[in-house]
Amino acid sequence: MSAGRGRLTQHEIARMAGVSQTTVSLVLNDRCEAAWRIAPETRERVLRVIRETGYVADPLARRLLQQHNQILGVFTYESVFPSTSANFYHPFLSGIEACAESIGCDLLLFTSAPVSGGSRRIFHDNNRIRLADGCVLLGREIPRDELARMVAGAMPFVSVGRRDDAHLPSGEGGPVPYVGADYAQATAALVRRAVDLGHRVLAYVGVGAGAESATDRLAGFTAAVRETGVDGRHEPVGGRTAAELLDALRSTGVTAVFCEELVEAAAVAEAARARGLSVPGDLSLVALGDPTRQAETDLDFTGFHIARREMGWQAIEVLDDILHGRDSDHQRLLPCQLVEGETLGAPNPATDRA
Amino acid sequence: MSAGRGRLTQHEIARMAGVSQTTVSLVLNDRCEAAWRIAPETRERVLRVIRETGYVADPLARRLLQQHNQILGVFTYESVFPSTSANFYHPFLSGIEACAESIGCDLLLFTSAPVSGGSRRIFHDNNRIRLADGCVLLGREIPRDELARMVAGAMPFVSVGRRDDAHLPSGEGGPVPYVGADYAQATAALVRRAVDLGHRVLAYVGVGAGAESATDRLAGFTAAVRETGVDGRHEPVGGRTAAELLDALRSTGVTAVFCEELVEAAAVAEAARARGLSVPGDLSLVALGDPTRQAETDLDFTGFHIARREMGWQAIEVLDDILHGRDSDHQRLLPCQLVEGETLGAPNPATDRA
DNA sequence: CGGAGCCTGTAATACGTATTACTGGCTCCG
DNA sequence: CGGAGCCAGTAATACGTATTACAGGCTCCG
Repeated sequence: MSAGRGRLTQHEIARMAGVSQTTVSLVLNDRCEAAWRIAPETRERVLRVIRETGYVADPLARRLLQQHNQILGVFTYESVFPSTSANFYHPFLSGIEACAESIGCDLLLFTSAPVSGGSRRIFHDNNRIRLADGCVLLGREIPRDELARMVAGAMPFVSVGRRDDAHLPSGEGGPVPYVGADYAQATAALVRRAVDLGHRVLAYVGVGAGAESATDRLAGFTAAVRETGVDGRHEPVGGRTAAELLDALRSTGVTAVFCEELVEAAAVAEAARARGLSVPGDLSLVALGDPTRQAETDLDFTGFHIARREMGWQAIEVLDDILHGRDSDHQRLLPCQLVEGETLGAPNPATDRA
Repeated sequence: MSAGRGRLTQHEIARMAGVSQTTVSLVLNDRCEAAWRIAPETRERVLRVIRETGYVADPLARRLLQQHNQILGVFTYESVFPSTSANFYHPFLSGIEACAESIGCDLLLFTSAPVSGGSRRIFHDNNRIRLADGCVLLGREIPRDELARMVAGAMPFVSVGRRDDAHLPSGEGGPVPYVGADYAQATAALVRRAVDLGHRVLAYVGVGAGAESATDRLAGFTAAVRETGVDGRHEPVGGRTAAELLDALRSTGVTAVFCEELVEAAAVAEAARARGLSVPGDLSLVALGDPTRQAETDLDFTGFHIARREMGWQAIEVLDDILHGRDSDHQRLLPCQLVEGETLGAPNPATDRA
């Protein structure tokens, strides 16, 4: 429709209806609230032509003048539709789509953003982010410079997942809006449960740095350990094999291991099985959240689920609030749902003191 | 980059560099190939200001002028991201996304289209289809009136899945462009294989009407049956239970059943098990294609896969060809990949003549 | 000397829409 | 009768960029 000369414009509609372009614009935008109305019969005539032709205002021209397209951008730092169908990001997108539908917006996937250095970049030579009214950012980790430019620029946006703004130039556009999962609370709750069950030496396995989802988990672990007064240590994965890691943990009397990701939990479980240790009999294992990377395991890990669909939905809600100047809560942490599982139990008194 | 009043425009850059807006535009677009060049020192001065300010041309104004916006629409007759993550449409979208990325286009998901009568409609009161340069249609069945309007209108489009155009007003815009799966060939190949194995009485179970994917399967079945000279019958599912259906089939000597969808194949298999019949010992079963509806079954059905990801990719390819006036093949049927499975075997001579 | 041709650059315009300012015609009422 | 006020609508303009047409100044050559 955009190509060729016979393009459908307001002028064309106006010609067909025998009115002026201005009239078409007025009818389209339905400014009845103004004191001056278009005569009902003229209005009807214009509307009929519009219906017959299926005319829609060009969003670009519209956007050039004022600032809303009913288009919300979705920027993912990975492929939106990865080849593996059971995908971590899918529920987020499901929520995003549903909410967008409910508020009558279309979604623009920035598939034109080229991949450089392993991930997409928003700000490349010919970035098209401004096609959208606002946008949602989705990804485990968002480069700080990109986030800084988003905050500095005037493009309204919401991040799915909490983002630190400590490193951003302050006063440059306020805090970073996000809808995240309360990893800290959920992790702390699991630590408390472990302590209640009798565990006294706990370990956090994972980098605990970089992405906010990692730092939050470690922060929750650390806070709960301090609060309950037990021994809690942070074991980086390092270059070690799971077996080496397991041995290091056991030699220091650790009875409950909190793994940052499911893959790590699965690896430790496998190593434990190889050592003839039972889970949770000899060792308790907790997997902190839904897997971002798929892992082969048949264990029903104790841990928590994050409300991914709900996060996607609320991200759009917040974006809509921002776009309409509504002053709702623009930084939200949603509670995680604890998963009972069967890998967290009471410590074995025999091995405990070994 | 920043909107509002202090917006950075070519005019502003021009003012700073002491030249005209035109010059800035010329420098930006680097039209050296034209016979008339900007003086190198002027050019440098402009470039320096651009570098200093970090100016980027507004893509909207640019597109407004160039008459196309590198946006391809995706219209799905169901939710794009359904709640079940393992989803039939996912591979199509994966291919669509990958190809869009390769040609530098963004994707617009028409989530604003309201659902009426169980499925979305393209042409509703405030349809926004023209936001895109062209669009891809995705769905098991596309209402004929919608298809007719697409063909009649000037919006370039490609259907994922073959669409009949016999009912369309002819000469109104040529045939319907599509990228489909060659259900007929795949079904015929399976019929031939069954005949080679010794089957002489075959049945097609399913509606075999409505969606083109259904009619094509039945057509392939019918053609191969005629070609091989065996007995082939079409058994509509009707209101019967799977058990009743099974009995009806067996009473007429059918030894191989070709099911339109996996759900039907699974139901017949379950009924056969209940009757104490073995598959494929007493009855051969073929499932014609990937499941559009999920079915509970642990059987490894003989059948075929359709190249969903490839279909998505090629649909975008064809759309791109159309948009650029390239005269490639706009109606494509991709071969299906046969799946050996274990539900098609030689007929049992004992039960055969029973 | 005059005008053709080049060199460097600018003014004007177009894209499609939304808004502002305005107009011609009518009614109403002092 | 005249002007205030309304009605129904239109002309003009602005948004930011790309392109076209053109303009001044210079050189060169017949």
